[in-house]
Amino acid sequence: MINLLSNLKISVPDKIYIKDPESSKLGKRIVEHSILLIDEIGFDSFTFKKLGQKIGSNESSIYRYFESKHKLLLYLSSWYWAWIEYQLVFATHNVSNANEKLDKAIETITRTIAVDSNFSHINEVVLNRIIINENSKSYLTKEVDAENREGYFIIYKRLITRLSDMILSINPTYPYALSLASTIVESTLHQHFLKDHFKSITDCNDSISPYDFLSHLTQTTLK
Amino acid sequence: MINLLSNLKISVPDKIYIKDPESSKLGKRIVEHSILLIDEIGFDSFTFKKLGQKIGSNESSIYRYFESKHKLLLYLSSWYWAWIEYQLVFATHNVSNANEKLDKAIETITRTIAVDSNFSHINEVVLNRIIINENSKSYLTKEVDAENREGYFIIYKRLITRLSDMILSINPTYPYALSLASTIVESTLHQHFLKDHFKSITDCNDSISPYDFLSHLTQTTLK
DNA sequence: TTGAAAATGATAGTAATACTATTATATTTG
DNA sequence: CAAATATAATAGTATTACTATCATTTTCAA
Repeated sequence: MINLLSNLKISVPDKIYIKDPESSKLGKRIVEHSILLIDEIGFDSFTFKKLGQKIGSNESSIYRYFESKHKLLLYLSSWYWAWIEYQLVFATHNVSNANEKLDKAIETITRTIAVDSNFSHINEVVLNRIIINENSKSYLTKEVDAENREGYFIIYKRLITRLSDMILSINPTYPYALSLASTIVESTLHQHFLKDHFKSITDCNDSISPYDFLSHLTQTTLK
Repeated sequence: MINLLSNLKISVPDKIYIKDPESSKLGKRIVEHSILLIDEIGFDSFTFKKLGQKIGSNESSIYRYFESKHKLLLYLSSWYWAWIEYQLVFATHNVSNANEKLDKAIETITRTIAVDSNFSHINEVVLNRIIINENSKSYLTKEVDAENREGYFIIYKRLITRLSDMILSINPTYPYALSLASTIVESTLHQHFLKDHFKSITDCNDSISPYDFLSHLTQTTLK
C-alpha cells in the first residue's frame, strides 16, 4: 500500500488551489511545511508570511498557490480524507463478510497514525494531528454552503457515504446509516482530541482506543 | 422551569470575564447583542468594534468586560451548557427509572430550541445556533490546556459526567460511558450542523431528529 | 544556445484587526 | 454634593491578510 501510494497521486478538487502545489518543488514545500508549521503554532496563528520565512520563500509566491490560508486548510483536509478513503477502499476490498468489512473500515478511520510513510513530502502523522485539531474550522464558516456547492467537501462526504453503504449492507433496515457513519468519523477525531486535552470525559487512553469504543458501538447498534 | 430561570442566575466561571456582564445594563447589552451579531456575521468576522457600533457603545467599554472575543465565546459556551445542565437536572429529577431518566437527558440535550424563553436578555434559540456553528472553536486552540487548568470548561465537562453517570446506572459494566456521553453531546451539534449544510451525510431532517438517532443508538448499545 | 515565457522574489502599500493607553464625560452612590 | 465608578472618545501600535508592481531567476522550446 505504501509503495502503491508513492506512485499514486492523491487527488484534491482543483478549485481549492490556484496552482496545483503538486506541480512544482515550491508547491510541495508549501504543503510540507504548512503542515509542520500549523502543527507547531496552530492554524489561528499560522500566516503565509511565517510560512514564507520558514521555507525561505516569499509570501507573495505562496499566494500564487493558495488564495488564503483557509483554502490551504481545505486542501490539507481534502488530501487527508482522500488518503484515508484510499486506505479504506484498499483495506476492505475483497473482504466478502460484511461485518468484517465494516470493522476494517472503522479500524482504518479510527487508528492513530504512528509512522510517516516517508514516500511523499506529506507527513501523515503530523497531518493527522492537524485534522484532529483544525478540521472543524474548515467547514464551520459562513461560506460553507457556497464552498460546498463548489465541491470542496466531496471527498469527505464520499468517505461517509461509503461507510454508510457498508453499514446498510449489514443491516438494510437500519434507519440511521448516514448519521452513524458521520458520527463515527466525527467522534473519532473528537475522542482523539479528548484523550489529549480533556481526559476526564473520555474512556480512551493508552489501553482503550477510539476504535474499541466505536467498533463496539457500531456492532451493538446494528445487531 | 422558565419562571424559575428568570429568578436564577446561570453561573459562569468568573475567570472568563474581567467584569461580570450580568452586573450592569451595558454588560447585558454586550452579551445580548454579541449573540445576535455572531449569528448574523459569524464568529470569525465578529469584532468588538462592530459590536460597539451595533449597541451604540464604545469598543473600549466592551474590553472592560471581556479580554478578547475568544473569552466572550467561552462565556457564551459556558452559559449555554450551564443552561442545558440546569434543564437536564430539572427534567430528570425524581425520575426513578434509569432508562427513562437517561432518555429525558438525551432529549434535553438533543432538542432543537424553538422559542426564546423571553425571560432574560439571552435569546436561547439564537445561542443554540451559535453553539452548533462555533462551539468547537472555543476549545480547538493552542491554549486549551492552560484554559482548561483555569477551569473554563468545567460546566461542559460536568454535563458530560452527569450523562455518563446516568449511562452507568443503566449498565454499570459498560466500559465506554464517558466516551458515549461525550459522543452524544458532540454528535448532537454535528447532526444539527449536517442537516443545515451537508444533508447528504445525515439522516436527520424534518421528520427524523438527532434525538431519534441518538436515543436509538444509546438504547441499543446499552442493551 | 538563446530568448521568450513562466515562476519566483522583493518591495510597497492598504484596510482591517486586536488590542492598549490616556483623557474626558457621565452616572451612581454614600 | 462630592467622590468614586463607569462609560465614551480619541489616538496609537503591531500584526494580519491580502493586492499590485516590478525585478530577477529558471525553464524549456526552437
